Amino acid sequence: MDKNELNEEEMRLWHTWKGSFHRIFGRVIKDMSERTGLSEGDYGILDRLALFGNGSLRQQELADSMDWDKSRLSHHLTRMEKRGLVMRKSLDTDRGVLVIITSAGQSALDDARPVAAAAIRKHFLDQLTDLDVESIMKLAERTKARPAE
Amino acid sequence: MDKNELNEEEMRLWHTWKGSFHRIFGRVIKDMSERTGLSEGDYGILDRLALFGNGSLRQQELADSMDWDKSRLSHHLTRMEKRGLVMRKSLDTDRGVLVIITSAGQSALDDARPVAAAAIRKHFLDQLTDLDVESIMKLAERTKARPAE
DNA sequence: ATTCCAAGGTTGATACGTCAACCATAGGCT
DNA sequence: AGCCTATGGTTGACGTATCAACCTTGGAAT
Repeated sequence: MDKNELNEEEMRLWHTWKGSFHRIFGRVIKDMSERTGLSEGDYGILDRLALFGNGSLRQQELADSMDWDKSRLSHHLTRMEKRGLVMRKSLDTDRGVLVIITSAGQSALDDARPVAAAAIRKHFLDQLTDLDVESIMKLAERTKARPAE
Repeated sequence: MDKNELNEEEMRLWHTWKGSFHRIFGRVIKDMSERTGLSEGDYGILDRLALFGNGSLRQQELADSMDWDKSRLSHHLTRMEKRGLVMRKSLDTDRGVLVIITSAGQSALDDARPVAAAAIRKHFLDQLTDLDVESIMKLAERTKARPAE
């Protein structure tokens, strides 16, 4: 078959895959942000600060654990700082910056945990069969490496 | 088990699912946009105008077929119009607007087709097993309906 | 004929993502 | 000492997504 075009079925597969993701992910995110005021990024950051960092992390560590680049994180932290969810404190030992969860951030996180869990369970986990679980885990394994150029 | 928290495995499943999507989708989009100058939205719009609409569509029809709301489409068309990919023409029969692909838009689309196909094939289709295909199609079927509130 | 409403769009504000340019400095090299 | 570079961050610009407010007008209801 011609490598330069997709047939009906291939196209449908691509659109279906995209569609399912957006639908499910969108439901989770909307549920969560409407009920907690936290976006997915907010939640991920607070979660890592609290659990992985025990309250604080260097910005670079945080960026690595989120798999975000430093610019994206910097912008996001600026917004979160404005809302009082985190604080930044420059280290004088080296030129790094320590990101610290505030008490407002901590309680927002505490409130959000059960909501996030419920949303993920309802819209995602509860929809999956064993087949889906197997497919998800194996596909991730298979695609983790960079593709050959 | 407590319905209000997720265990290790459930969390890993969620993160893995999100991660795979972003990784694969990101590769396709980046490949495509770098080589063609068209974003996914641009491509989807031009594709529908050309094939589904035979060159033009009412804005509302276009929005429906993209599954976008009118505001999102309006903003996007404004940007595309500025780049000369489409034109807008108001209908005097009713208060609708006709969106028309320009010749620049048509040739951008023609150039992009094989690139898009190759990117989707390489990063997505070629990574899938029969198991994945089955999972994708069935999950979509299962989650299509609105969730019960 | 008025009134009212829904359809079809636009606009502005704000959040989010990405890219490239920039800045400061700690450490290594010569 | 003087120079270089990698590290760690910030910033501005631009594209994209969402939400709410708004505008216009064709028709329906009374």
